[in-house]
Amino acid sequence: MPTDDSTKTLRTTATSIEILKQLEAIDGARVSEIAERMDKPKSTIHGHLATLKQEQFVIKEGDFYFIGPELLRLGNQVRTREPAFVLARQFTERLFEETRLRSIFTVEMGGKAVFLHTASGSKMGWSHEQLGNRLFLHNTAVGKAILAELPEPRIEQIIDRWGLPQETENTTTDREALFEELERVREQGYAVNRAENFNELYAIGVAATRRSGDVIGGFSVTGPAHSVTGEDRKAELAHTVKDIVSEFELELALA
Amino acid sequence: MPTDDSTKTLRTTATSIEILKQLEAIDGARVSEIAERMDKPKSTIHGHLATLKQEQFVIKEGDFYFIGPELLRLGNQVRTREPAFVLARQFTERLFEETRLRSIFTVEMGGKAVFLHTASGSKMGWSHEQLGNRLFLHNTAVGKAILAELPEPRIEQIIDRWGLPQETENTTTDREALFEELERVREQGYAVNRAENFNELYAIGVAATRRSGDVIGGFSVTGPAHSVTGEDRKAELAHTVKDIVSEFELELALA
DNA sequence: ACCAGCTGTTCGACTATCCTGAACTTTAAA
DNA sequence: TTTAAAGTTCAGGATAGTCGAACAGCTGGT
Repeated sequence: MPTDDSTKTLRTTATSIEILKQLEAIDGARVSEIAERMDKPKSTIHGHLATLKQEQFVIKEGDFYFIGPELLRLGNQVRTREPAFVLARQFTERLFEETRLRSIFTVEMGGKAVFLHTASGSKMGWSHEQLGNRLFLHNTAVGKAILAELPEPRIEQIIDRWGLPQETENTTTDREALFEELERVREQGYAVNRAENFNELYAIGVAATRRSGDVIGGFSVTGPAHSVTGEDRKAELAHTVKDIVSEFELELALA
Repeated sequence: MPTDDSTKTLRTTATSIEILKQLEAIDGARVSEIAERMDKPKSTIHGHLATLKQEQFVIKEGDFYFIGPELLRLGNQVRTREPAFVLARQFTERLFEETRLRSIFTVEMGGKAVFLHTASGSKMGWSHEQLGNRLFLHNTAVGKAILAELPEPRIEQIIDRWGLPQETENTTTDREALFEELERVREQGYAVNRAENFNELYAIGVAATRRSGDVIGGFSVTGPAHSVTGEDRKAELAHTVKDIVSEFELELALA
C-alpha cells in the first residue's frame, strides 16, 4: 500500500527532484534530453538546472549536466549522523575479510532496510554499490533480524505501512508466519534469507543493539545460493556474523 | 573571486535545498527549529518538508526530520558514474593497508578536488568521512598532481575561477611559482603537500590517467607532519603511491 | 565557406502556485 | 483541567515559476 500524498506538495521542488532522478537514470544529460523526457520546455529545465548548479547539486561539463558533489556530501551525512554508523564501516570490512562474502551494514529507516556500508571483493560481478537503496524488511536477512528486535507495535506499524509483498515464491507473505519466524530469529540470534527477495540468493543477518536494547542496525553476509551450501558452512557463517556483531556492540559500549 | 550567477534562480528550489543544509548542519531538526533559523513561517517549512519527505529526501521520526536515504542513493551515483571510480575504491583500501596512513581517492569536479573514497584505520581521530567535500587543487597533494596532468588552458581556467587563496603560510599563491611546481611534479611523478592547506599536515598525491592521457583522478596518503619524517620514509611512501596508481591504471586498461 | 539544423540561453508576460498569517489540532507539561 | 507550544491545515493574494518565442553558438554537411 503506497503512502498518502493527499497533502499539497510543492511542484517546483518536485520537478527539481525529478530532474535529479533523470540525471541519475541516464548518466548525465543535456538540457534538451531531459526536457524531452519530462515533456517540459527547455527553458524550464534550464532554470532548474541553473539553480541546482549554483548549489552544486549538479555540475556542468560542457553541455552535459551530472549529479554534483554537494549531493554526495549531504547524502553521506546519513552515514555519519550517528557515531555507531561510522564505527560500523570497519566492522563491515572485517566481516568481509573473514567470510569473503559480500558484507553489508544496514539500518532501518522509515520501515525499510537501507544499506549504509558494503564490502566486497574485487571480482564480484554484481557488486554495484547500492548505498541508500531501500529494501523490504520482511524478506531480507538483516531486515528480519532488525524486525525481531523491534517492539511489537512498531512491527505492526511497519507491516501496515508496507505490507508483505511477495517478491519470490519463498517470500513470507503471511503475518502469522512472519511473527513465528521472528520468534525463531530471536531464539537463534540470527536471521536467514533463502531466496526470499531475489532468486538464487542466500544471506545471513544479525541485528546490533545498544545496551538500552534498541536497535542500531544489522550486519549481513550474502552469496549465491549454490555457493553457500552445507549446514556446517552455514552454521559457521552465522557464528562469524554473530561474533562480529558482539565485538561491534562491545566496542560501541566502551566508546 | 566566487562565480556568482545573477541569473534568476528558483526561490522555491533554493529554499528546499537550504532546508536540507540546515538539517545537515544540526543533526536533524523539528519544523519550528528550522523555521526559526531561516526566519520563515512554520507553514512554509512544513510544506517544503512534506514535499521532501514524499521523495524520501528527508525522513521523519516522530516530529524530527532527518536527511533521507534517497539523498544518499542519488549522491552515491557520483561515485559509481564511472567504472574507474568504482574500481578506485579497492585500490584506496590497498593503499591504506600498505601505508597505514589515511588514504584518499580524489577526482576533479568543477575545478575543485572532491573526495570519492577514503580508507583509514579504526583509531584515527579526525577521520570523519568527508566524502563530497571540496578542496582547492592548488594547495593539496592530489590537487597538484591532477593539475599537472591537465592541459594548460584548463589549468588557467581553473585558476581564473577559484584563484589561489592562501590557507596557511605555506600556500603557493603565486601563479608562476605554481606552474614551476607543477613542472617539478611532472618530473618526479608525484606531488607533495607540506602543510599548505592545513597546518601540521603532510600528504603525497599521484594522479591516475587513462591511456588516452586524460586524468581520472588521484590517490593520496595523508598524515600528521610530525609522524611522517625522514627523506627515506617520504621517498618510500611516494614510491608506494606511484605503484598503486600504476597497478590501478593497468587493471583499468585490461578491463 | 556557407548554410541548415541542432543546441543552449535569454527575456517578458501570464497565471499557476507558493507564501503567509491565522485558525485548528495535537501533544506535553503544570 | 488548564496552559503552552508544537504540528498541521486552509484560503486569499502577491510573487515567482512557467512557457513560448526569439537570439546566439556550435556542428556537420554540401
